[in-house]
Amino acid sequence: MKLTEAEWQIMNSLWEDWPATGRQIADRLPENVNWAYTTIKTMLTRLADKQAIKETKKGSIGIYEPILTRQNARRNALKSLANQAFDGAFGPLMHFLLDDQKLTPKQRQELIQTLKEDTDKRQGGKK
Amino acid sequence: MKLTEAEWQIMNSLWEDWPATGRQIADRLPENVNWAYTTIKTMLTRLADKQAIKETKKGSIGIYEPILTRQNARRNALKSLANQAFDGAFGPLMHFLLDDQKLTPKQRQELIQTLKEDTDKRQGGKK
DNA sequence: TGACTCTTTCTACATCTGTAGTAGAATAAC
DNA sequence: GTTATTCTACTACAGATGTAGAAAGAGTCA
Repeated sequence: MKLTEAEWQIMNSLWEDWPATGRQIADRLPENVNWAYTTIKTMLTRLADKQAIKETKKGSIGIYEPILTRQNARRNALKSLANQAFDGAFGPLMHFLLDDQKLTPKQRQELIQTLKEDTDKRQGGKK
Repeated sequence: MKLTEAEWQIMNSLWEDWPATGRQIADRLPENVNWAYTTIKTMLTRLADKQAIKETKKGSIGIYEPILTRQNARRNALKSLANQAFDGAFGPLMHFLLDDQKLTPKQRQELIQTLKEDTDKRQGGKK
């Protein structure tokens, strides 16, 4: 399951809180996204077609909820990226993230912090 | 500069060794990619149009070389992914990579190894 | 100098994506 | 009830993408 850029916007909005109506989804989109309401409905229909979300009706109003989880979507996206740009391996991807000179010191610091925590947590107990 | 999936294939092949002719690029594509030679040429033309590569002529034969570096392409791709799927931050992305239960223990081990090395290297000297 | 074999350049075309308008049905507001 | 507002279902359409064929030029081997 592969999402397009526009679809990510919709899904991000839906994941934030659901079930939700088209209107609610629309209202939660970032301000810089100025889509006509019908555009959003089109996206919702397409997402339902590809089984990323489910639509049910309350009266004549559509209520949406995700089928594809955020976690799975993220996993898929990372997998695609790894395949396409990093020979399919996560290691090099990670390596790249860390090595990339264009990260600000702050970002770098943040990352290192995160991974230390994670590493500790995983090896936790072993102290 | 955003590459499509097909364009990544071509670029990956070109980055492997360049300058290269269309034929050489074609020969280096993975076996599972069975494109007609003209398809590859079309991609090359489009990549040249968007300034990802440069074409020069040796006689009537086109010789290609990358303008967009692999590093930059990777950086752009990661940035897009972070924006679209991780609220624009690398930290959560990294976090996700580490936490994701679907990684095999081997992959996880590999990552942790990489991280440790990187962290050590960066904080190196400081012992 | 043909007969082949590549290559290049153009053109084509189905799908997918982004984006939205229209018209009619449903709801809400007087 | 009549009007204004909101939704839904359908249709549309341009540009991006994947994929390649046809025709004509160039190289090459007998």
